[in-house]
Amino acid sequence: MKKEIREQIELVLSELGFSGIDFAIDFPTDKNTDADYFSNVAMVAAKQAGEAPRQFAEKIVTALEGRISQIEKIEIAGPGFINFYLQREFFREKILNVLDAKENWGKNNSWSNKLVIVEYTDPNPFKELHIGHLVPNALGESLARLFMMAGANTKRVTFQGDVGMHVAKALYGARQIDVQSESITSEQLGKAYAAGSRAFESSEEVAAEIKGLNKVIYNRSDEKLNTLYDAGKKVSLDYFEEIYAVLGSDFDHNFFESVTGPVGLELVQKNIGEVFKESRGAVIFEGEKYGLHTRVFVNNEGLPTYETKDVGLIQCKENWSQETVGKSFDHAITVTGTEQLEYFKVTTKASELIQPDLAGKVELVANGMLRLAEGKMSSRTGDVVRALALITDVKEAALERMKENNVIDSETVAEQIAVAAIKYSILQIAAGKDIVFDLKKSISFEGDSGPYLQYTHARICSVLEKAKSAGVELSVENIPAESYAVEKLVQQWPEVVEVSLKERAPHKVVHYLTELAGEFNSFYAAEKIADEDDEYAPYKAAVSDAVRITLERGLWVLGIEAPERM
RNA sequence: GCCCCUAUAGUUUAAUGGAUAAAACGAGAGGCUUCUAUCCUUUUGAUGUGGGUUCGAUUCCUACUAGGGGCACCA
Repeated sequence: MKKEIREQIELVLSELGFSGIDFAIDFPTDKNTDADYFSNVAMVAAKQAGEAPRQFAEKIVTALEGRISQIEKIEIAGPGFINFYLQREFFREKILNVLDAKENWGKNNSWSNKLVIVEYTDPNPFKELHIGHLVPNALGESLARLFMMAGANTKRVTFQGDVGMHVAKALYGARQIDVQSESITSEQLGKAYAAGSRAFESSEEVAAEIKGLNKVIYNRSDEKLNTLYDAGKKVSLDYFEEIYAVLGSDFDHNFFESVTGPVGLELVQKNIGEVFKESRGAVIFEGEKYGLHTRVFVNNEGLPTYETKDVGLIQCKENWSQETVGKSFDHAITVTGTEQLEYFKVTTKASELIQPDLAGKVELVANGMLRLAEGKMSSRTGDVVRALALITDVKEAALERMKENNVIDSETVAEQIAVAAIKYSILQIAAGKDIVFDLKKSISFEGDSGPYLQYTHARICSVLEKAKSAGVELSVENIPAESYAVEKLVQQWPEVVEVSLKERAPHKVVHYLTELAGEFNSFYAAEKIADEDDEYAPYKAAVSDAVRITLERGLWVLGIEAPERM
């Protein structure tokens, strides 16, 4: 509908002799109008027209008369907004569309036939997967699903630092606290890393020793160390898989720094002189030429730094796409912390110079840092909140809450509620902004929260069951004269999907769903649905079902399960 | 020192340059013999400071203040 209105306004503008006017058509956020769409076109164009906005709006409205189907009326309001009111029939048809579309409701084809790689979570083996990783995980998973909604062939991948100084520190620490290859656990690795980090800072000698160890790890020149390394890496990866399963992320591929490093190294070495420069025994990229800063790509030990591994990663993604899909990827998104924004500009610039055809398809989506409302976190000191521990805590609270509800398989549902609570608190905030995470609040399910959305969904499932047993059959035949407010929200879903993807803004989905759930709950409080004596009950049930489908789809986009009972 | 990001009710967050800045939590008042009260109704309360651009600024520019991040061999 938005498109139809836009087309007609553009037509009118050109007939009036105007072009290149950048105007908006959107849902009003203003509480004083119940219009379905508004446009600011008259205000934007008023200057060019040399007329007062309201006056110019009159002209547009007159010209639009009868040109857009299913428009009830058009009004001019405030400083010159043009408000569009849709016919009752439009909303009835929408409800029918939703019921027909089911799981396809809200899909579009803006990315169909495109291969999109989304890289996110990126925990490092030998380190703990802590609650900080939940942010890029939630964001990346949601972006991947938005791309799927747009018809993209979407691949989920991670990039894991299986070599590098942190590994050397962890293995040094592992030897110190006497970790055995045969019995190694993920908890031990966390402690080993903390011990190694402390040791690294304790003296120059130890630091030098750990640097030496780093090289040995790269070269795999020590049999005994290799055994410990392989065992540690496997334990880490198995542990990550366990968490991904709980979070609902199913990755297609893990890229490892041990693999992308050599690939990047070759690319960098090939371009020494033109792009990179040798300096003080290292290979650097002088970012100052481009308004950036200098970064080291190969250290004076001849080892690739993260920069080079990242350059190699782009090439590896391309190779992997060719091998598994048989074509070049169309777009690659990396979700990573805002602290890497500056860094990323440098590697992107270097990448543009040595692999221009790939660099242009790479995009960084930054996620904010998760800060605890109380206390600080650091994997360096071993003072972290493990992701799994948080999920378990929230799950306990959910189980407590569900005690009297007689839910079958309450363990599974409680876990779904826990993940919902955590993901919601992350995704409700615009991507890139830091998140203040309050442990106490995360186990409170009142108000705007993941469990609130799930609850609304479960409530609809329940009332629809009641309606069915009361003999109320869903129907859109007999409808009340006025649309329910919730009907108007339901029809916005496809446009919310489009905007959220375009702006890489899953938080818009969160806010939309929260509004939808709130509006439904008001509807629920005011209207009896499972009432066989109410002539509109079949339509109310149909509307409820449309809301249920929309909530289920919306939660899916957020990577949140929608249980039918809770 | 240089560069980047952020600043909105007591708190946590929304708002492509537009209408009386929107929610939730908290605090106050109501609502289950009636479809799941993890709910609903209602009251309360905010754009860091000073300039500028604009018919119109939370949004753009600028200075300041405060916080965070980055700046050569960590990832």
